[in-house]
Amino acid sequence: MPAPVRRSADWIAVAPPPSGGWGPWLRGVYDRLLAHFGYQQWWPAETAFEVIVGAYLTQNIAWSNVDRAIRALRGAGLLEPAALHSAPPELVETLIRPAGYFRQKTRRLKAFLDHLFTCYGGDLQALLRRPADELRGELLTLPGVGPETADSILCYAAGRPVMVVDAYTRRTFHRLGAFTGPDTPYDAMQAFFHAHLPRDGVLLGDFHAQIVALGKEICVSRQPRCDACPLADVCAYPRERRAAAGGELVGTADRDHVQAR
DNA sequence: ATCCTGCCGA
DNA sequence: TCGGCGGGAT
Repeated sequence: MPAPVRRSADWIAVAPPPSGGWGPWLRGVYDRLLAHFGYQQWWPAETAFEVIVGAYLTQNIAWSNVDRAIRALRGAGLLEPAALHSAPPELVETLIRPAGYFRQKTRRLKAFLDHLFTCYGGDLQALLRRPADELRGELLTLPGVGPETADSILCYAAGRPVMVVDAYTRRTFHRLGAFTGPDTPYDAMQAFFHAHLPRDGVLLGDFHAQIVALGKEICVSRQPRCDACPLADVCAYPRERRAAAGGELVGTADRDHVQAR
């Protein structure tokens, strides 16, 4: 078995490819997910601004809670840049309270709107039209926007062909055997998908959604339901568990005991 | 008690 | 690297 490819600076935390390469393998993974879960209406939003607000609010929060906050903002007529920009912070805090971290998130939304009105006169489309790499860098300078939030905005608000990766992606693809470690950095994971999939925004956006569906229902952190998993035939994890348990699918494999990052 | 479509500051 | 942010669902 060849040694995993790891280089110091921009190390590629990717295992040796299966026969046929990662591209066809990844397509196979997506096709299985799509057949199992169906196309995901992943980001229920009517406007780009609504996507952006949701991207801030959903950080570390179940979407059901975000949905309450979004509906409250809509009911107050604040789901629009100028209105939210001029709304008193105390009101915003009250409305988004169900989404948790409501003081932090109010400050961060205000910071985004300050930037939007200072640099773009409040013209959201002008911001979203910028070249993808420049837009990403600009978003990352804003407080409360890390790589996942920035890429969610790029993909689901700006419609760019960008793969959003997250904790689900890290867990599942480490179990599948694609990443050599559970600590694979965000940018390395994203580069893996970008390198081996077509730059198609609909495909990448739905792939992320499929991964989340799998991570919530089947590839959960403890006691994953490998018996019901549509990826079991291309996954290293059930084989490892079976080997570790001497034939039975019980307990957990070594993969689970390393801290993710 | 734990988890949830993270990020930041110390 | 770790704790804080914080409410709602299970």
